[in-house]
Amino acid sequence: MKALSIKDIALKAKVSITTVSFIINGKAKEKSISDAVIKKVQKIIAESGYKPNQIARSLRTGNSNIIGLIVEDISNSFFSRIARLIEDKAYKKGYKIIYSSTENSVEKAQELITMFKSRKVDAYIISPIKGIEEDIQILLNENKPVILFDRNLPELNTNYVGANHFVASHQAIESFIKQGKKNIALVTTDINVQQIIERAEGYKKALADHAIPFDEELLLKIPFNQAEADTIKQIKQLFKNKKVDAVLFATNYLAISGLKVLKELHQTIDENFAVIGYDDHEAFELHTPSISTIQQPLEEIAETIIKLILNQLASKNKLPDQQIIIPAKLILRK
Amino acid sequence: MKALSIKDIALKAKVSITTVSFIINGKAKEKSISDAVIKKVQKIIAESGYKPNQIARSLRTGNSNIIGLIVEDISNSFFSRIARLIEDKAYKKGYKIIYSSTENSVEKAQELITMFKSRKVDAYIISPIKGIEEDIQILLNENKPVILFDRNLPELNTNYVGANHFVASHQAIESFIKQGKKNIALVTTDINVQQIIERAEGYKKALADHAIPFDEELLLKIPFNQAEADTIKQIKQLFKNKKVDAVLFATNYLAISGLKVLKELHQTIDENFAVIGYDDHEAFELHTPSISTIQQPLEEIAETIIKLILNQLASKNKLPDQQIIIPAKLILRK
DNA sequence: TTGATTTAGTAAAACGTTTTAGCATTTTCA
DNA sequence: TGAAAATGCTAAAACGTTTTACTAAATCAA
Repeated sequence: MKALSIKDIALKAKVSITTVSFIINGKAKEKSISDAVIKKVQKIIAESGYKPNQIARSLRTGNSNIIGLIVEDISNSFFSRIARLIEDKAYKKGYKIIYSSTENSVEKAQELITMFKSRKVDAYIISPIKGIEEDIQILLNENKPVILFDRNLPELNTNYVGANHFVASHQAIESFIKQGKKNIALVTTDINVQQIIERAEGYKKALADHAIPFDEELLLKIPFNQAEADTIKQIKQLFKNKKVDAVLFATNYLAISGLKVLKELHQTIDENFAVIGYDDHEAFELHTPSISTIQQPLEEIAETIIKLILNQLASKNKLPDQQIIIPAKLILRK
Repeated sequence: MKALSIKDIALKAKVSITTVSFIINGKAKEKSISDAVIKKVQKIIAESGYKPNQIARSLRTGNSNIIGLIVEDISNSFFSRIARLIEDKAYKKGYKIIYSSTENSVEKAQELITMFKSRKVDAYIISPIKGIEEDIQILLNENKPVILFDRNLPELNTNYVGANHFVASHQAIESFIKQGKKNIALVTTDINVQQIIERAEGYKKALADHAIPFDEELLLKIPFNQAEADTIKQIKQLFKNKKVDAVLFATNYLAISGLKVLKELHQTIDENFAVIGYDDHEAFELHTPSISTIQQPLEEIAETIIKLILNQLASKNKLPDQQIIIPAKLILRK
């Protein structure tokens, strides 16, 4: 039961392979194939259920109608939600998405790029990680469209779509200050990516703007790939050792861990203790009380990414790079 | 700057393409290529950074080292967590995963199967949906390994890995009954898949076992693809119209919506009102009070799926189908 | 009427691999 | 010693498409 090939169709229709190919690819008119032949071949294709072998097609044309999406971790709801939106939108334009997680390992990221390259994906959407600049540069040299998102690699000349993390974090801290908070902590991760750095910068700047001295010990950097139990231990230390009356968590999974700690310590979140999370999560709204959060406009980000990609793919020559910064929204809940 | 091909390597090494191919594929010894030549070619490959074109390879061999994973919705944490686990495990064995969401549309599911087929994926992992039995049967006829998970299609003779939903749901309801609950509701979805049906069966059986009459109105079926606002409205109706003292939610997203309703109604969850969710979610543990839940052993499910697939791929002849039912765990929290 | 153009289609090369069949040499061992 | 087996390697076909360059007939313009 081998799959049908274009040859079988040609044979059945008593025309050449070339003719069938032209018809399949909508070039029949242009190549002046008669209506009668077009009809006949189309009928045979429909009846037989023939589907072109995409592998052969890719080998010949060098492209695949597939867009590669590289994220940090598909099980993180921020990424899985964005992936879903991107998938939907790409799908409507006839593109498929392949995704994979880097787990913040340079090595895995490089392997993924290699794999995508050898699969001839047409374009790359990458939430990048420090250390793969060179690999991305190679893609750019080969004229493949590349869109970075969530995190930028400023030394690279390419497209970027992301939220304004500096402003968002600044705004969050200012809202704490307006509530009269003095001992404001930031719990963040130690990964060295722009988006995370910006969040810390926004924190520091807001403190400085309001003449609050920056206390090293209130900025907790959690190692990225460590077990949650250890993270919880570290956060617990922070809350026990220091007087804290407000805390901004720089990622949603850190906020989840942090909320578990607060629950364990019976530290209620009220006028005396404020919390803001980053990247919304179902748990935040549901929490008692609801947790305020910095929300990235996922829909808009996905939309923008796809638009950039499609523009690139449609145009023969390289379009100018774009750096699109979308404001994030502080959602205050109580 | 075209990519290197095996031809370039052969030229540089002054040997034939065949020889290079044998070396790349570890068949050098078997084909009695001398050590000197092997070394030389390997050196050139390493230095040049040559990577075989997977597309060409797939075209020739008919397989791809890619496993297709079809889920209902990658943004649902149950699926994204399982996808991540499967991806990890497959990756370690040299397989890549392509995933895509069906959104519970038969049409989209069929398209995905067609796409995967024309990409020559080596095996399929599918969380299926009623209406694609025929399409899957075709894959089986073509001797492609297929593992269904989460939901079974009993009319199909193939492998299945899933949790014991009937027992789990039965157990959950019994725990309500032991707490003295009498008015036990089930909030489920209207999709017609075995896993969901079993959850309802377990509910009914547990009631019957304890001589509690089944009240049609306490079983709420939410249309699958509807907006969350409507779901919330429906659940609110249930709680307002009927006296309810315990509720089992048949999926995690329904539980999330349900908890939002309870919060809105100021219905606290305490001795007088019990809740159990399905498929754990970060929000459940964090909720005040913590929400009990039926937990599927994700790690074990992923492990089992991959093991089945790899066994199939390793063996030349078709292995007997296996139906593996893994117990789900009721996690009682308070 | 004739040369140019258009119409309707096809043969064959190319994409980059894997694999079969085979060709010299050299080695083995009865 | 000589036939068989092993060693070391390669030419060419095949996978299923797309696309370039071509042919032959029909139509058109002058």
